[in-house]
Amino acid sequence: MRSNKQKKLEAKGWKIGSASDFLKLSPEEEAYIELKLSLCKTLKRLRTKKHLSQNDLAKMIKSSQSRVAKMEAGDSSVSLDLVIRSLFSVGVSKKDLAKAVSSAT
Amino acid sequence: MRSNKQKKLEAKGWKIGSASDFLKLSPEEEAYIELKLSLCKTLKRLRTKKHLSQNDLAKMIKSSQSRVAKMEAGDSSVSLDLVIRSLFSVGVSKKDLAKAVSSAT
DNA sequence: TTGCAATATGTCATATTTGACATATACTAA
DNA sequence: TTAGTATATGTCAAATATGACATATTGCAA
Repeated sequence: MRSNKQKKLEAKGWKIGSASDFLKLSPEEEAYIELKLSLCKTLKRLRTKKHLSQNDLAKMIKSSQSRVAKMEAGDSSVSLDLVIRSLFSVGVSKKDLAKAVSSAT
Repeated sequence: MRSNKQKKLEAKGWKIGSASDFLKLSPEEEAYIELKLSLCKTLKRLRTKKHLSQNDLAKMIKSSQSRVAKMEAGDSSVSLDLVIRSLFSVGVSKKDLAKAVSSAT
């Protein structure tokens, strides 16, 4: 079972290459990353639930498939803004949003 | 009493200068702006509650007073990323966050 | 297998967001 | 009034996020 810390490491591009595996995140950074990953997961869940391909979603938000893939992977190059805009585009409910926020570990 | 539409207009820099006062926002854009404004309001509320000046908060997040002011004003030049990072820095609770999300009109 | 659609990954020029700064305005207290 | 502190607003070069693209990989049906 992967630890939460490793999960955060896997947010591609974050602190990778730092000398230590025990990357020190401030509580704020940690909360931010957890929230982001939670929302990315929600996005993927809602997209597949709606039977949309990454390409479909990309067109809806006037972006590209590769960016959608990066979003869903929690890539550090993607902003929360884009993730949240995308969530609204797939019709996320306030309830689902709030749940994703609350459940961010 | 200001209308919701006006409130959104006041999100400085958004669509101002367009020919019409009746700016057409897609439901997604609308939801995004409402969420942002809701979080900006929450930030200001929590900051003042903690008796922090904008300068204090700016130092905490390694930014500047002017950017904090813009954040709290809901300026369109400020990203949700920064607002949310700031919220975490002032110690927002998951509950407060979820509430701000849910209550976004 | 082969073929095709979906997804992942890397790069890059352009667009947006950034902190910093100057300066204006608002609000108290002396 | 004056002085001091807080907040607002405008600008800009530097930093970061962006869509687009090429290409790799996966998964699944024929």
